[in-house]
Amino acid sequence: MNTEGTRRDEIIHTATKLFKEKGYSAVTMRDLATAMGMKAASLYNHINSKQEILKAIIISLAEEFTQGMDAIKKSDQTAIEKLNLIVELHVDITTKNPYGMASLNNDWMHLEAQLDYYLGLRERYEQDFVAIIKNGISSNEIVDTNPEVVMFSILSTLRSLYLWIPKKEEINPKALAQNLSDVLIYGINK
Amino acid sequence: MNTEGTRRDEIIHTATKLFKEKGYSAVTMRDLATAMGMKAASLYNHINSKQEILKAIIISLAEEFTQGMDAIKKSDQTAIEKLNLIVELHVDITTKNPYGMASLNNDWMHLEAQLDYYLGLRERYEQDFVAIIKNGISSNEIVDTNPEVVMFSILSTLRSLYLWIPKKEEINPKALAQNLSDVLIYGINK
DNA sequence: TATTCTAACTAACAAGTGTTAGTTAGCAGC
DNA sequence: GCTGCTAACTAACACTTGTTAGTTAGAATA
Repeated sequence: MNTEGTRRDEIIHTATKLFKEKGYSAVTMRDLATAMGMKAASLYNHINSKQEILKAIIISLAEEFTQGMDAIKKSDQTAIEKLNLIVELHVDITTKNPYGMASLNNDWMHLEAQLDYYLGLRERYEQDFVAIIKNGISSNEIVDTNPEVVMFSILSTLRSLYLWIPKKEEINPKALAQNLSDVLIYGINK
Repeated sequence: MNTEGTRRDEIIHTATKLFKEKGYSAVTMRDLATAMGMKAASLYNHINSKQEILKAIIISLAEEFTQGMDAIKKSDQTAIEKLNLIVELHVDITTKNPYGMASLNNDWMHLEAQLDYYLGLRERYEQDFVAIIKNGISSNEIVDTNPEVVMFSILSTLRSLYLWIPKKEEINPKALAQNLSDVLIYGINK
């Protein structure tokens, strides 16, 4: 009964790559079928709709971020250390699935039934993030600037990692996360 | 002889907003016509194709960045000061046309005839950027880390500004640029 | 051997796509 | 009052879209 679900997974995997290159709307079921070496109609033996593929890509990633943030939030760490963990979380997830991150970033607006759910997760994530920064300012760990500018600046970099990680396979995730944390937290001024 | 070109400009302006919300591929000429209060066929009295609209949005912005970078490159400033000017360049252009920046970031792959030209401009921009960072490392102004990580981290933030600026109309461009420069260059550690 | 499951196929549909052709109403300049 | 321009219109085109229905060949199960 499709317990390993290989064929469906292959389709989603192939779709993820195509969506990254052209975006969800520009990829047709015939494009996807050709990339899979089959006819468009045959895809429907494995998936129910194009929408469902997008949902499978985006929602699982969004939930992974939510779980990661929950763990970091609860952990007994300094604010700076929590920021380090957030950087690691993004590097880890993006390294495992860089193409999927493209859809998460650029195609979320084409979620239909799951759009509100996704937006809720995203808002919660950002609220948790900014709360960590505010705590760091209160505890004198972080410089007293606009906390949203700080979050925006860090999160923009982390959200763009998917564009960059595939080009840099020689760098290992731990080293990249450390390098990024240093730049983001301590700046680049000597 | 259409010297002010108002109608065409209005169409491009409206298209820019729609492209930002749904992406180029998901916006139909009928969507655009409805937003303009006319029928799809009527658009063609003013523009030649959907492609042409995308080109008008993206290429002019890309050229503005190129010109800005050329001026900064030639200027007689320290590396850190040049980075400040780059931040200002992005904040200025994005403040003037935040919606267009969405297309520049997300829809450039749907340029057809102009794709190579665009990619050339982008590559040149990034080369100039990384050269400034390398000079700053050589001159001992900038900490000796991977220059591409530094560029990537700054550029990601600047490229994402379009998502953020429209929500923050109370902040003036100069102040935002200063705030961003501080965070990006000096970090957030106290 | 007979049956069911898997995963592909062909053929087709209704709706939507960008775009063209030809028309029309209003207005400016001669 | 005629001419030509602007900017809209209706109608239609050829093609593409996601998706469904029904079929088939081969492998696994009974």
